[in-house]
Amino acid sequence: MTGLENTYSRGQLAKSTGVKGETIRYYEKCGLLDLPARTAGGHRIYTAGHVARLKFIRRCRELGFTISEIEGLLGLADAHEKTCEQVHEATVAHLSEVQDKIKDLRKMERTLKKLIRQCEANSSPECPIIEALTS
Amino acid sequence: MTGLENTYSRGQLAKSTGVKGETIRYYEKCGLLDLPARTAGGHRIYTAGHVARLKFIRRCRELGFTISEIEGLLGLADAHEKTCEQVHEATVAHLSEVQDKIKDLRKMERTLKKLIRQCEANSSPECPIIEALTS
DNA sequence: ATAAAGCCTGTAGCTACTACAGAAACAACC
DNA sequence: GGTTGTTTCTGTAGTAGCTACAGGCTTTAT
Repeated sequence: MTGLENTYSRGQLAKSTGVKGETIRYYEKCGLLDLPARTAGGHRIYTAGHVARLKFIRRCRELGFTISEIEGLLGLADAHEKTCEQVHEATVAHLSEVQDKIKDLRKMERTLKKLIRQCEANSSPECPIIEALTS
Repeated sequence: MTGLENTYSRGQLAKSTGVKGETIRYYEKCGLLDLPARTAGGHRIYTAGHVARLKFIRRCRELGFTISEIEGLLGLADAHEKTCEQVHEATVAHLSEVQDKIKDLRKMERTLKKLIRQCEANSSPECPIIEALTS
């Protein structure tokens, strides 16, 4: 198989999407990726459609969507009904989750910086970080 | 047992630290929390020392330290040697991880906002979010 | 004394992968 | 046609940090 016929082995699919082979199998098990055809010997045969879907999945994961959120988005994309509005909603909801996480992390950041400053200003043998966390 | 003797059942420890009972057992299994004494019937008996340590663990978790990072911090706190410097180092390292995560999330945030703006500016039947993620 | 509450153990579930082991299939070359 | 060597196949188990049971005991309060 040279790949000219627009079919792909698992390794080739992995290469063209940047998703690891084992992860591809995992997505199939989750139902995110359609079951591919098989060779006589049982090896999976992927198509250009699989490439596109897998790239979509990867982009969504990079944006922090969970597997089940992606499932929802894919369902909407496949349904082609009220799609835009619902996708918009899901994206807005996801954005606000991301923003919440950022808020939490910034709070952590401020506290850690404060601890570090205390430590640098200190010359006693006791560690002010440990003390601050213990009290 | 009334709690006046400064000993605690698991539930009492949970209440005074804000850590759930099952989680306490988990920390014990991880080795973060010293094995407590037991009643004749096998129930755990915690002391004020457990309360302090558990509060420390909880604070660290709130700051995003992992279990094994906390193990390290506790080791340093117990050792009382070169403590401050090493704790400082660990905290700085952790801060930079937190900052990396913030960076990633902000990138996500920007992209999500862009997608949402595209969607709001759009009046075609096709969903620009799906399209942007598919291409 | 008895009922209700709490606690005991061990195990399985969650997310999103990742990493094997052991076997079979495929591709390439001579 | 044989022989490598790479790839893929399956199923299972591991990762982090809990959480949630089941089924049975202990403790506490009335």
